[in-house]
Amino acid sequence: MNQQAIDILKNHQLSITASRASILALFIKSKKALSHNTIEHKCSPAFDRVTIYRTLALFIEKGIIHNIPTADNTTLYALCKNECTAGHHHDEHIHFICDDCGTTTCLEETDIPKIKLPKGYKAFEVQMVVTGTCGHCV
Amino acid sequence: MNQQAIDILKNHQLSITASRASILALFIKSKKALSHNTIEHKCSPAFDRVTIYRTLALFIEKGIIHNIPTADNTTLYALCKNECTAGHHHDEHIHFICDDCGTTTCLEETDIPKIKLPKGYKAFEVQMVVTGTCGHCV
DNA sequence: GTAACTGCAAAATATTTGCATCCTT
DNA sequence: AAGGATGCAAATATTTTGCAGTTAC
Repeated sequence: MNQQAIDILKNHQLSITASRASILALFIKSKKALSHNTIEHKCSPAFDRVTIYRTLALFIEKGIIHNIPTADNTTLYALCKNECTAGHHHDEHIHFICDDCGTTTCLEETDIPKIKLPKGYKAFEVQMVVTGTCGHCV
Repeated sequence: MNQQAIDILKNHQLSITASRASILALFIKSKKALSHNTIEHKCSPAFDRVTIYRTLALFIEKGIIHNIPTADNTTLYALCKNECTAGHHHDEHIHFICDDCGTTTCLEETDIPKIKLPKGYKAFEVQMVVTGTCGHCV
């Protein structure tokens, strides 16, 4: 079992099970956003679809992963940075979707610029999704 | 039938049918983003679910509406501004989701600030979704 | 040992496809 | 009249729920 995955589970007071460690290890290893389907196919041994749904929901609740709003409304999940805590996400970074390789990554280093909203509006969370070509596909 | 809706259909060389005009009129009247479900319930007389799916797909293809990536991955649609043409969307504006009233609106006036991406990355389209409270819910 | 986790079955929901009929032009 | 649009039925895909057996601590 991936030690890093186990540590993350421990840090969030979650019991360590094969499915959780395995799914988490997949996120750590792939370094990009994954869909439910991808997870289902890349985990070996495979886990029940329902287990994956429940595991992902748990991880989101605990602030371990977050989901990414994509232009075509498929559901993607990616690891959160450390600042995320249960119930409150701080994913103020840019999500980049590459048209060529289809990969969705979180650009942690790139900050989202401040925006000025119309009078009376108050921002709580800001999501930014950029489509284009990534550094590897030029 | 809503004349504005008819004009939009004509401008895109689409035949004018009850469902198309009615769905389009709903967007014009409500001035906010709508889900498939909302459209299904607010149209009277009601249209078949399948017709709504096909109409929305057609409108997106023709650049009449665009879909909005939401944090909870529900599918929302909103009217495009005039610059959109078939096959190529220019929705470089901010989508605002109000936590209080649940309304999603397009802030057409508010420009998305320029961002600087990592070396090698090229942006083609930029989406921005802001969550918070809107002017009406203060 | 006990509470929590998993897998299976099945329900509920969402989306797509095929086809016959109807409507727009 | 002809081609496209609609509605219905049904296939497919996605997500949720209930429950009994299994596992982590």
